[in-house]
Amino acid sequence: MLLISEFARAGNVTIRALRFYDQVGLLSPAHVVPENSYRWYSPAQFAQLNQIQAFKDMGFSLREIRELLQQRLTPQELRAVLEERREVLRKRVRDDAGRLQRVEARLKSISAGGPQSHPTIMLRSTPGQPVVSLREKLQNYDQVDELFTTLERRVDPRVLYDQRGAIFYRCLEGDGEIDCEVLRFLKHSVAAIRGLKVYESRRTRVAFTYHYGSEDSICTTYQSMTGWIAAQGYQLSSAKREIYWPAPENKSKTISLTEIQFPVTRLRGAARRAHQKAS
Amino acid sequence: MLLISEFARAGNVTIRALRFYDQVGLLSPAHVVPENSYRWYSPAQFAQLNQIQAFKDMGFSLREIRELLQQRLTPQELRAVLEERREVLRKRVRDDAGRLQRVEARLKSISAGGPQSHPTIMLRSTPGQPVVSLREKLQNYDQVDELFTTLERRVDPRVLYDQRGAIFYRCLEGDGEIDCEVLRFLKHSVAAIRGLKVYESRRTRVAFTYHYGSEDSICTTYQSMTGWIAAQGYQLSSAKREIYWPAPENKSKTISLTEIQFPVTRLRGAARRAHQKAS
DNA sequence: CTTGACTCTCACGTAACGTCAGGCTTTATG
DNA sequence: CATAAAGCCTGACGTTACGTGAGAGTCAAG
Repeated sequence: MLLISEFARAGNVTIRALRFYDQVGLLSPAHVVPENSYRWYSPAQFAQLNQIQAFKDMGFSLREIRELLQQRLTPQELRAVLEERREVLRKRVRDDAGRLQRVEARLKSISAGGPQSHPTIMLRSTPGQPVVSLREKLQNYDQVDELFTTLERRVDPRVLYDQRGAIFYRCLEGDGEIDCEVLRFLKHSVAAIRGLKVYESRRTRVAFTYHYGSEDSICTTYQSMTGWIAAQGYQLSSAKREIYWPAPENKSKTISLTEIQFPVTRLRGAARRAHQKAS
Repeated sequence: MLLISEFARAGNVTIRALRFYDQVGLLSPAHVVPENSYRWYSPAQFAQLNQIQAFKDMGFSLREIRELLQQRLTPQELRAVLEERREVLRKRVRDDAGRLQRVEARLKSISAGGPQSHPTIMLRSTPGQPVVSLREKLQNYDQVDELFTTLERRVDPRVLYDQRGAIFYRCLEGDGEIDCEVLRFLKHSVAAIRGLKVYESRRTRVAFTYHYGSEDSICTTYQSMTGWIAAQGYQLSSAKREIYWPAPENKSKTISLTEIQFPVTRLRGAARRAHQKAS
């Protein structure tokens, strides 16, 4: 029989860990002296400890290990458990690879970007939510404001959230017209309104960033977004959107915040491989 | 200005997370109503939240993020931080890949092994520790016991741990003799003893397993070990060892526990690549 | 005035131990 | 023989990033 310190040293664990395993019922000493409460371990318990370590090395939690060891499962059951664990680990590796990729992207943008700071671009899913909207073809961007006014005149302002949204199905590129849907987000569903479209917007994966200040420099932000989604292996999947946040009342009205959203999907197949080779 | 629920929904975080960020001083609301303690956020704070999420997506802890944001660091400093983070992530990926490999190895051994259970084989580092030893050439394995007796007659038993160790520089393989060093582990360093070697054993990476019961079936355990280290991409780096644990006194003397250790190193270079291709 | 939706502040739970603090027993030494 | 050192024990708190109530106050609508 071995004292806890001897068992710990020979078993390559700390004394504290052994006490903890005892406490959670994972590995109790072969004998405990009643008066002392000294723990005495038998050499045969190295085998149990070994099992525990093996499962720990495969990333199981102590709770899982305890159940695995208690249940005396058949090779088939064990295989099922291990296959599940394999999937968990593969997912973890994928997730960390993603993080790594984001870090590398940031590093690259520091090296390339020079002095001026690039916007922080990220991915997220927009929630689905009720909206009310109005879509029209416009000749210039000043008309967007008028469109909002038209929309807002027909809706009870109490059911509206503060921010405005716009979807640009077609943007002004020197030549033609703008195809723009302006919308407001609703606190809850409302009945149809004549002349307007009331519907539930869909969950969408978007690359997004914030643009703070005037509209002048928004063009470079658009370019950054376009570059980022290409570099990360995504592609634009539908119309670009903007969310306008009202300026705080105590500040000048010219300083406002715009969130720019580019709906994206992952590049697939051949295009994906070509991209990975390039980067 | 936005209520916490609005800010949370639009920012894609939970209310609880925002309260927590406030609590740890990571992101405090632009305004707090004194009587209410209601938190009000300004749209401009989306940019801060965005930064936080971006760093979180790169695997930084909140504490690190707080310091990163407070310190307003230069691009060079930021790059250093990101490069460090990259190393951390790479290590995590390597560790998880190792776990994955162990799971796969176990799965393979279930598929191949058939009904009888294989021993659990693992890696560890043996600690360096003082030992006293005696090395001789023997004709058969029964003489190992005599060698232990000779050794133990010359040492004060109070400084000895219970388990015995043996290093087999050469094993009996039909033909020749056995080259065997028997040793006992010391509770602390002692002065030299005539006829014996007293030294500090070195830390060594070993593959190890436990063999419980008689010595008869130990041969198959050896074969399992040899197969395992080859399959995992290791190679034997020095003499095999065994550790003998004394049987508990209340049980029959024939049931004892043997730990079998094979010192190993990783295969490198061409051999490594060949192995990876094979598996 | 009630109701429902919203907010607030505690406070506990999570995983796997590390790290004291305080107290008991045994062994070694002056 | 007294004491110091070494081991052992049992709490109890700290760690991360919130989730999940409990209990209480607040706000707008009917």
